[in-house]
Amino acid sequence: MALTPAVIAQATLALGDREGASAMSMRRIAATLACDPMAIYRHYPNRRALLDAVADSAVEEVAVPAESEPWDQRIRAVLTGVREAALRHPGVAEHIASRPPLGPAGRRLAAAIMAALAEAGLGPADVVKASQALIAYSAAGLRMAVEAGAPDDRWHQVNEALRGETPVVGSAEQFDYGLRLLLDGIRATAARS
Amino acid sequence: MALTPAVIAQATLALGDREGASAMSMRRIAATLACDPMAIYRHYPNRRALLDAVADSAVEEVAVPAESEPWDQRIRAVLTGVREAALRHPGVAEHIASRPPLGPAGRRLAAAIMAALAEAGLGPADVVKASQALIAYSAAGLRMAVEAGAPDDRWHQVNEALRGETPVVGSAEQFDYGLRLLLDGIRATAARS
DNA sequence: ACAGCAGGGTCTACGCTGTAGACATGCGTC
DNA sequence: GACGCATGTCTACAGCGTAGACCCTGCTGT
Repeated sequence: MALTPAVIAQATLALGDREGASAMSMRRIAATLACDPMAIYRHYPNRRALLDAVADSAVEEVAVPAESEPWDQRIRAVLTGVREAALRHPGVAEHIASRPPLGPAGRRLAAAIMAALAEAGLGPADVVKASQALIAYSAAGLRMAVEAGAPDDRWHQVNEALRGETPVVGSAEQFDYGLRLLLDGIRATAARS
Repeated sequence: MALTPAVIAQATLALGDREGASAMSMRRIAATLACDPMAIYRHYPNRRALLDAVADSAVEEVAVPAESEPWDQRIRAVLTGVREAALRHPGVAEHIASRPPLGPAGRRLAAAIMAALAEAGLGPADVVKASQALIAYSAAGLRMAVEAGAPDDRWHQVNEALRGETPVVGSAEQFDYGLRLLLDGIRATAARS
Protein backbone atom coordinates (compact mmCIF):
# COMPACT_ATOMS: atom_id res chain seq x y z
CA MET A 1 0.00 0.00 0.00
CA ALA A 2 1.61 3.18 -1.21
CA LEU A 3 1.97 5.82 1.44
CA THR A 4 -0.16 8.83 0.52
CA PRO A 5 -1.88 11.46 2.63
CA ALA A 6 -5.25 9.80 2.04
CA VAL A 7 -4.01 6.34 2.98
CA ILE A 8 -2.44 7.66 6.17
CA ALA A 9 -5.59 9.56 7.10
CA GLN A 10 -7.80 6.57 6.50
CA ALA A 11 -5.57 4.25 8.53
CA THR A 12 -5.50 6.79 11.33
CA LEU A 13 -9.27 7.09 11.34
CA ALA A 14 -9.67 3.31 11.46
CA LEU A 15 -7.13 3.04 14.26
CA GLY A 16 -8.96 5.70 16.25
CA ASP A 17 -12.26 3.92 15.72
CA ARG A 18 -10.78 0.70 16.99
CA GLU A 19 -8.68 1.90 19.90
CA GLY A 20 -9.65 5.44 20.75
CA ALA A 21 -8.03 8.82 20.60
CA SER A 22 -5.00 7.99 22.71
CA ALA A 23 -3.99 5.25 20.27
CA MET A 24 -3.51 7.76 17.48
CA SER A 25 0.11 8.54 18.22
CA MET A 26 2.56 8.88 15.39
CA ARG A 27 4.29 5.69 16.45
CA ARG A 28 1.08 3.66 16.66
CA ILE A 29 -0.18 5.02 13.35
CA ALA A 30 3.11 4.13 11.71
CA ALA A 31 2.89 0.65 13.19
CA THR A 32 -0.46 -0.02 11.53
CA LEU A 33 0.99 1.28 8.27
CA ALA A 34 4.11 -0.85 8.73
CA CYS A 35 6.33 2.15 8.16
CA ASP A 36 8.64 4.36 10.14
CA PRO A 37 6.97 7.05 12.24
CA MET A 38 8.99 9.72 10.49
CA ALA A 39 7.69 8.65 7.10
CA ILE A 40 4.37 10.27 7.97
CA TYR A 41 6.10 13.62 8.19
CA ARG A 42 6.82 13.44 4.47
CA HIS A 43 3.08 13.80 3.91
CA TYR A 44 1.93 15.91 6.84
CA PRO A 45 3.98 18.66 8.47
CA ASN A 46 2.98 17.58 11.96
CA ARG A 47 0.55 15.52 13.94
CA ARG A 48 -2.03 18.26 14.20
CA ALA A 49 -2.25 18.63 10.44
CA LEU A 50 -2.80 14.91 10.12
CA LEU A 51 -5.59 14.96 12.69
CA ASP A 52 -7.18 17.91 10.92
CA ALA A 53 -7.29 15.86 7.74
CA VAL A 54 -8.67 12.85 9.57
CA ALA A 55 -11.35 14.98 11.20
CA ASP A 56 -12.39 16.46 7.91
CA SER A 57 -12.57 13.04 6.30
CA ALA A 58 -14.91 11.89 9.08
CA VAL A 59 -17.11 14.91 8.44
CA GLU A 60 -17.30 14.10 4.75
CA GLU A 61 -19.94 11.51 5.61
CA VAL A 62 -22.45 14.22 6.49
CA ALA A 63 -24.92 15.09 3.76
CA VAL A 64 -25.83 18.67 3.00
CA PRO A 65 -29.61 18.94 3.32
CA ALA A 66 -31.74 19.98 0.37
CA GLU A 67 -32.45 23.68 0.11
CA SER A 68 -36.13 22.98 -0.17
CA GLU A 69 -36.28 22.21 3.56
CA PRO A 70 -37.01 24.99 6.04
CA TRP A 71 -33.95 26.78 7.36
CA ASP A 72 -34.18 25.49 10.91
CA GLN A 73 -34.52 21.90 9.77
CA ARG A 74 -31.44 22.32 7.65
CA ILE A 75 -29.41 23.62 10.55
CA ARG A 76 -30.57 20.80 12.77
CA ALA A 77 -29.77 18.27 10.06
CA VAL A 78 -26.24 19.54 9.59
CA LEU A 79 -25.38 19.80 13.26
CA THR A 80 -26.88 16.50 14.31
CA GLY A 81 -25.28 14.94 11.25
CA VAL A 82 -21.86 16.15 12.33
CA ARG A 83 -22.54 14.98 15.83
CA GLU A 84 -23.51 11.51 14.69
CA ALA A 85 -20.59 11.23 12.30
CA ALA A 86 -18.24 12.25 15.07
CA LEU A 87 -19.71 9.75 17.48
CA ARG A 88 -19.29 7.07 14.84
CA HIS A 89 -15.59 7.91 14.98
CA PRO A 90 -14.96 8.48 18.67
CA GLY A 91 -11.23 8.64 18.17
CA VAL A 92 -11.40 11.93 16.31
CA ALA A 93 -14.59 13.24 17.86
CA GLU A 94 -12.77 15.41 20.34
CA HIS A 95 -10.53 16.77 17.65
CA ILE A 96 -13.55 17.62 15.51
CA ALA A 97 -15.00 19.48 18.46
CA SER A 98 -11.76 21.36 19.09
CA ARG A 99 -11.14 22.97 15.75
CA PRO A 100 -12.94 25.18 13.31
CA PRO A 101 -14.32 23.54 10.17
CA LEU A 102 -11.45 24.50 7.90
CA GLY A 103 -11.27 21.42 5.71
CA PRO A 104 -13.32 21.20 2.53
CA ALA A 105 -16.06 19.06 4.06
CA GLY A 106 -16.28 21.27 7.12
CA ARG A 107 -16.42 24.44 5.08
CA ARG A 108 -19.19 23.03 2.96
CA LEU A 109 -21.29 22.37 6.06
CA ALA A 110 -20.46 25.73 7.63
CA ALA A 111 -21.55 27.41 4.42
CA ALA A 112 -24.84 25.51 4.52
CA ILE A 113 -25.48 26.75 8.05
CA MET A 114 -24.72 30.32 7.14
CA ALA A 115 -26.96 30.15 4.08
CA ALA A 116 -29.79 28.86 6.25
CA LEU A 117 -29.27 31.67 8.75
CA ALA A 118 -29.38 34.25 5.98
CA GLU A 119 -32.62 32.70 4.79
CA ALA A 120 -33.96 32.98 8.32
CA GLY A 121 -33.66 36.72 7.99
CA LEU A 122 -30.44 37.52 9.83
CA GLY A 123 -28.13 40.26 8.59
CA PRO A 124 -24.55 39.42 7.51
CA ALA A 125 -22.97 40.25 10.86
CA ASP A 126 -25.58 38.27 12.74
CA VAL A 127 -25.16 35.33 10.41
CA VAL A 128 -21.51 35.06 11.40
CA LYS A 129 -22.22 35.44 15.08
CA ALA A 130 -25.11 33.03 15.12
CA SER A 131 -23.18 30.43 13.19
CA GLN A 132 -20.30 30.71 15.63
CA ALA A 133 -22.73 30.26 18.50
CA LEU A 134 -24.24 27.17 16.90
CA ILE A 135 -20.84 25.68 16.17
CA ALA A 136 -19.55 26.44 19.64
CA TYR A 137 -22.58 24.87 21.26
CA SER A 138 -22.36 21.78 19.10
CA ALA A 139 -18.67 21.38 19.73
CA ALA A 140 -19.18 21.51 23.47
CA GLY A 141 -22.05 19.06 23.34
CA LEU A 142 -19.99 16.69 21.28
CA ARG A 143 -17.10 16.93 23.65
CA MET A 144 -19.37 16.19 26.60
CA ALA A 145 -20.85 13.21 24.82
CA VAL A 146 -17.43 11.73 24.17
CA GLU A 147 -16.12 12.34 27.66
CA ALA A 148 -19.24 11.19 29.42
CA GLY A 149 -18.59 7.82 27.83
CA ALA A 150 -15.43 7.21 29.85
CA PRO A 151 -16.50 5.98 33.29
CA ASP A 152 -13.70 7.80 35.10
CA ASP A 153 -14.65 11.12 33.60
CA ARG A 154 -16.09 13.93 35.63
CA TRP A 155 -19.02 14.47 33.29
CA HIS A 156 -19.84 10.86 33.78
CA GLN A 157 -19.82 11.50 37.50
CA VAL A 158 -22.23 14.39 37.01
CA ASN A 159 -24.52 12.01 35.20
CA GLU A 160 -24.40 9.59 38.09
CA ALA A 161 -24.94 12.42 40.56
CA LEU A 162 -28.18 13.52 38.96
CA ARG A 163 -29.34 10.05 38.18
CA GLY A 164 -33.07 9.56 38.39
CA GLU A 165 -33.87 9.06 34.77
CA THR A 166 -31.80 8.55 31.66
CA PRO A 167 -28.35 10.14 31.49
CA VAL A 168 -28.55 13.74 30.51
CA VAL A 169 -25.02 15.03 30.01
CA GLY A 170 -23.97 14.48 26.45
CA SER A 171 -27.16 12.73 25.41
CA ALA A 172 -28.83 13.38 22.10
CA GLU A 173 -31.91 14.74 23.91
CA GLN A 174 -29.78 17.16 25.84
CA PHE A 175 -28.08 18.28 22.67
CA ASP A 176 -31.34 18.74 20.87
CA TYR A 177 -32.82 20.74 23.72
CA GLY A 178 -30.04 23.31 23.62
CA LEU A 179 -30.17 23.42 19.86
CA ARG A 180 -33.87 24.24 20.04
CA LEU A 181 -33.14 27.01 22.48
CA LEU A 182 -30.66 28.55 20.08
CA LEU A 183 -32.98 28.20 17.11
CA ASP A 184 -35.80 29.78 19.12
CA GLY A 185 -33.48 32.63 19.95
CA ILE A 186 -32.50 33.04 16.31
CA ARG A 187 -36.16 33.11 15.30
CA ALA A 188 -36.86 35.79 17.89
CA THR A 189 -33.88 37.86 16.77
CA ALA A 190 -34.84 37.59 13.13
CA ALA A 191 -38.41 38.59 13.93
CA ARG A 192 -37.24 41.68 15.83
CA SER A 193 -35.18 43.07 12.95
CA MET B 1 6.63 27.49 52.77
CA ALA B 2 4.92 24.35 53.98
CA LEU B 3 3.66 22.15 51.19
CA THR B 4 -0.11 21.95 51.40
CA PRO B 5 -2.77 21.39 48.75
CA ALA B 6 -3.66 25.08 48.83
CA VAL B 7 -0.07 26.25 48.48
CA ILE B 8 0.50 23.91 45.57
CA ALA B 9 -2.69 25.04 43.85
CA GLN B 10 -1.87 28.70 44.29
CA ALA B 11 1.66 28.27 42.96
CA THR B 12 0.31 26.34 39.99
CA LEU B 13 -2.22 29.04 39.23
CA ALA B 14 0.45 31.73 39.38
CA LEU B 15 2.76 29.70 37.16
CA GLY B 16 -0.01 29.23 34.63
CA ASP B 17 -0.76 32.93 34.67
CA ARG B 18 2.88 33.71 34.02
CA GLU B 19 3.80 31.09 31.46
CA GLY B 20 0.66 29.51 30.11
CA ALA B 21 -0.97 26.14 30.26
CA SER B 22 1.92 24.14 28.87
CA ALA B 23 4.15 25.34 31.72
CA MET B 24 1.98 23.62 34.28
CA SER B 25 3.75 20.29 34.19
CA MET B 26 4.43 18.47 37.41
CA ARG B 27 8.14 19.10 37.04
CA ARG B 28 7.77 22.80 36.38
CA ILE B 29 5.31 23.20 39.24
CA ALA B 30 7.67 21.39 41.56
CA ALA B 31 10.50 23.64 40.41
CA THR B 32 8.65 26.78 41.44
CA LEU B 33 7.90 25.15 44.80
CA ALA B 34 11.53 24.04 45.16
CA CYS B 35 10.46 20.50 45.86
CA ASP B 36 10.56 17.15 44.17
CA PRO B 37 7.90 16.53 41.53
CA MET B 38 6.74 13.45 43.38
CA ALA B 39 6.09 15.44 46.53
CA ILE B 40 3.00 16.86 44.89
CA TYR B 41 1.54 13.39 44.67
CA ARG B 42 1.38 13.30 48.44
CA HIS B 43 -1.28 16.00 48.24
CA TYR B 44 -3.04 15.26 44.96
CA PRO B 45 -3.58 11.80 43.51
CA ASN B 46 -2.67 12.93 40.01
CA ARG B 47 -2.18 15.92 37.81
CA ARG B 48 -5.80 16.15 36.80
CA ALA B 49 -6.97 16.41 40.38
CA LEU B 50 -4.51 19.24 40.94
CA LEU B 51 -5.73 21.10 37.88
CA ASP B 52 -9.31 20.61 39.02
CA ALA B 53 -8.45 22.29 42.30
CA VAL B 54 -6.62 25.09 40.53
CA ALA B 55 -9.56 25.65 38.21
CA ASP B 56 -11.97 25.80 41.09
CA SER B 57 -9.78 28.26 42.93
CA ALA B 58 -9.78 30.52 39.88
CA VAL B 59 -13.57 30.36 39.78
CA GLU B 60 -13.78 31.36 43.43
CA GLU B 61 -13.25 34.94 42.31
CA VAL B 62 -16.68 35.05 40.70
CA ALA B 63 -19.39 36.66 42.82
CA VAL B 64 -22.85 35.15 43.06
CA PRO B 65 -25.31 37.84 41.98
CA ALA B 66 -27.98 39.10 44.34
CA GLU B 67 -31.30 37.31 44.12
CA SER B 68 -33.06 40.60 43.72
CA GLU B 69 -31.87 40.86 40.15
CA PRO B 70 -33.95 39.41 37.32
CA TRP B 71 -33.18 35.81 36.46
CA ASP B 72 -31.65 36.47 33.07
CA GLN B 73 -29.32 39.13 34.44
CA ARG B 74 -28.18 36.69 37.09
CA ILE B 75 -27.36 34.05 34.53
CA ARG B 76 -25.48 36.52 32.40
CA ALA B 77 -23.58 37.77 35.42
CA VAL B 78 -22.48 34.30 36.45
CA LEU B 79 -21.44 33.13 33.00
CA THR B 80 -19.61 36.29 32.00
CA GLY B 81 -18.04 36.34 35.46
CA VAL B 82 -16.67 32.85 34.97
CA ARG B 83 -15.51 33.78 31.51
CA GLU B 84 -13.66 36.83 32.75
CA ALA B 85 -12.14 35.00 35.68
CA ALA B 86 -10.95 32.28 33.34
CA LEU B 87 -9.44 34.79 30.93
CA ARG B 88 -7.66 36.41 33.83
CA HIS B 89 -6.01 33.02 34.35
CA PRO B 90 -5.33 31.85 30.82
CA GLY B 91 -3.27 28.92 32.01
CA VAL B 92 -6.26 27.14 33.49
CA ALA B 93 -8.91 28.60 31.22
CA GLU B 94 -8.98 25.61 28.96
CA HIS B 95 -9.18 23.27 31.90
CA ILE B 96 -12.09 25.24 33.32
CA ALA B 97 -13.83 24.90 29.99
CA SER B 98 -13.16 21.17 29.84
CA ARG B 99 -14.68 19.97 33.05
CA PRO B 100 -17.96 20.18 34.89
CA PRO B 101 -18.16 22.56 37.84
CA LEU B 102 -17.59 19.96 40.52
CA GLY B 103 -15.54 21.99 42.98
CA PRO B 104 -17.23 24.01 45.71
CA ALA B 105 -16.95 27.31 43.87
CA GLY B 106 -18.19 25.79 40.64
CA ARG B 107 -21.12 24.07 42.31
CA ARG B 108 -22.13 27.31 43.97
CA LEU B 109 -22.32 29.03 40.60
CA ALA B 110 -24.08 26.12 38.92
CA ALA B 111 -26.66 26.19 41.69
CA ALA B 112 -27.20 29.90 41.12
CA ILE B 113 -27.85 29.28 37.45
CA MET B 114 -30.31 26.51 38.15
CA ALA B 115 -32.14 28.62 40.70
CA ALA B 116 -32.46 31.41 38.16
CA LEU B 117 -33.80 29.00 35.55
CA ALA B 118 -36.39 27.70 38.00
CA GLU B 119 -37.42 31.26 38.67
CA ALA B 120 -37.75 31.80 34.92
CA GLY B 121 -40.51 29.22 34.96
CA LEU B 122 -38.79 26.07 33.74
CA GLY B 123 -39.72 22.68 35.16
CA PRO B 124 -37.11 20.57 36.96
CA ALA B 125 -36.10 18.51 33.94
CA ASP B 126 -35.82 21.60 31.76
CA VAL B 127 -33.76 23.36 34.41
CA VAL B 128 -31.14 20.65 34.17
CA LYS B 129 -31.13 20.59 30.40
CA ALA B 130 -31.05 24.35 30.00
CA SER B 131 -28.26 24.71 32.52
CA GLN B 132 -26.22 22.10 30.68
CA ALA B 133 -26.80 23.98 27.44
CA LEU B 134 -25.68 27.24 28.99
CA ILE B 135 -22.60 25.65 30.52
CA ALA B 136 -21.72 23.87 27.30
CA TYR B 137 -22.04 27.03 25.28
CA SER B 138 -19.96 29.03 27.73
CA ALA B 139 -17.29 26.40 27.86
CA ALA B 140 -16.96 26.35 24.09
CA GLY B 141 -16.87 30.13 23.88
CA LEU B 142 -14.19 30.25 26.51
CA ARG B 143 -12.14 27.65 24.73
CA MET B 144 -12.38 29.59 21.50
CA ALA B 145 -11.35 32.79 23.21
CA VAL B 146 -8.26 31.16 24.65
CA GLU B 147 -7.24 29.44 21.45
CA ALA B 148 -7.92 32.41 19.22
CA GLY B 149 -5.24 34.21 21.21
CA ALA B 150 -2.46 31.99 19.89
CA PRO B 151 -1.50 33.28 16.44
CA ASP B 152 -0.84 29.81 15.06
CA ASP B 153 -4.25 28.56 16.04
CA ARG B 154 -6.89 27.69 13.51
CA TRP B 155 -9.55 29.80 15.17
CA HIS B 156 -7.19 32.69 14.87
CA GLN B 157 -6.95 31.92 11.17
CA VAL B 158 -10.72 31.97 10.92
CA ASN B 159 -10.66 35.41 12.46
CA GLU B 160 -8.18 36.59 9.90
CA ALA B 161 -10.20 34.99 7.11
CA LEU B 162 -13.35 36.93 7.95
CA ARG B 163 -11.55 40.08 8.85
CA GLY B 164 -13.39 43.22 7.92
CA GLU B 165 -14.21 44.51 11.34
CA THR B 166 -13.18 43.51 14.86
CA PRO B 167 -12.31 39.89 15.53
CA VAL B 168 -15.38 37.82 16.10
CA VAL B 169 -14.29 34.34 17.15
CA GLY B 170 -13.92 34.21 20.89
CA SER B 171 -14.73 37.86 21.44
CA ALA B 172 -16.91 39.05 24.29
CA GLU B 173 -19.48 40.38 21.82
CA GLN B 174 -19.64 37.02 20.11
CA PHE B 175 -20.07 35.30 23.45
CA ASP B 176 -22.79 37.69 24.51
CA TYR B 177 -24.66 37.27 21.25
CA GLY B 178 -24.94 33.52 21.66
CA LEU B 179 -25.85 33.89 25.30
CA ARG B 180 -28.71 36.20 24.32
CA LEU B 181 -29.91 33.64 21.81
CA LEU B 182 -30.03 30.99 24.51
CA LEU B 183 -31.78 33.27 26.99
CA ASP B 184 -34.32 34.24 24.33
CA GLY B 185 -34.91 30.57 23.70
CA ILE B 186 -35.34 29.90 27.41
CA ARG B 187 -37.83 32.75 27.67
CA ALA B 188 -39.81 31.35 24.76
CA THR B 189 -39.79 27.85 26.23
CA ALA B 190 -40.88 29.10 29.63
CA ALA B 191 -43.67 31.12 28.06
CA ARG B 192 -44.95 28.08 26.15
CA SER B 193 -45.33 25.90 29.22
C1' DA C 1 24.21 6.44 -21.32
C1' DC C 2 25.36 8.67 -17.44
C1' DA C 3 25.46 12.45 -13.86
C1' DG C 4 22.70 14.78 -10.87
C1' DC C 5 18.95 15.82 -8.35
C1' DA C 6 14.81 15.46 -5.68
C1' DG C 7 11.32 12.89 -3.17
C1' DG C 8 10.36 9.49 0.07
C1' DG C 9 11.66 6.13 3.72
C1' DT C 10 14.71 5.04 7.77
C1' DC C 11 17.44 5.62 11.87
C1' DT C 12 19.03 7.80 15.88
C1' DA C 13 18.56 10.95 19.32
C1' DC C 14 16.75 14.90 22.19
C1' DG C 15 13.97 16.74 25.52
C1' DC C 16 9.95 16.29 27.42
C1' DT C 17 5.77 14.02 29.84
C1' DG C 18 3.02 11.54 34.02
C1' DT C 19 3.78 8.60 37.59
C1' DA C 20 4.96 3.77 39.90
C1' DG C 21 7.90 1.94 43.53
C1' DA C 22 11.56 1.91 46.77
C1' DC C 23 13.93 4.56 50.16
C1' DA C 24 14.88 8.21 53.78
C1' DT C 25 13.61 11.24 57.35
C1' DG C 26 11.15 13.36 61.09
C1' DC C 27 7.38 13.43 64.45
C1' DG C 28 3.61 11.95 67.71
C1' DT C 29 2.09 8.11 70.51
C1' DC C 30 2.38 4.10 73.38
C1' DG D 1 12.99 3.61 73.28
C1' DA D 2 10.18 1.52 69.62
C1' DC D 3 6.82 1.86 66.49
C1' DG D 4 3.95 3.69 62.72
C1' DC D 5 2.55 7.19 59.84
C1' DA D 6 3.02 11.18 57.05
C1' DT D 7 5.86 13.46 54.05
C1' DG D 8 9.66 14.38 50.86
C1' DT D 9 13.33 12.29 47.58
C1' DC D 10 15.33 9.46 44.14
C1' DT D 11 15.42 6.45 40.32
C1' DA D 12 13.33 4.52 36.62
C1' DC D 13 9.87 3.31 33.02
C1' DA D 14 7.22 3.75 29.07
C1' DG D 15 5.76 6.75 26.17
C1' DC D 16 5.40 11.17 23.35
C1' DG D 17 6.41 14.65 19.00
C1' DT D 18 9.79 15.59 15.96
C1' DA D 19 14.65 17.60 14.36
C1' DG D 20 18.56 16.17 11.63
C1' DA D 21 21.38 13.15 9.15
C1' DC D 22 21.53 9.34 6.04
C1' DC D 23 20.25 6.24 2.16
C1' DC D 24 17.94 4.46 -1.81
C1' DT D 25 15.41 4.82 -6.00
C1' DG D 26 13.67 6.62 -10.07
C1' DC D 27 13.33 10.54 -13.25
C1' DT D 28 15.51 14.23 -15.98
C1' DG D 29 18.90 16.94 -18.79
C1' DT D 30 22.52 16.54 -21.63
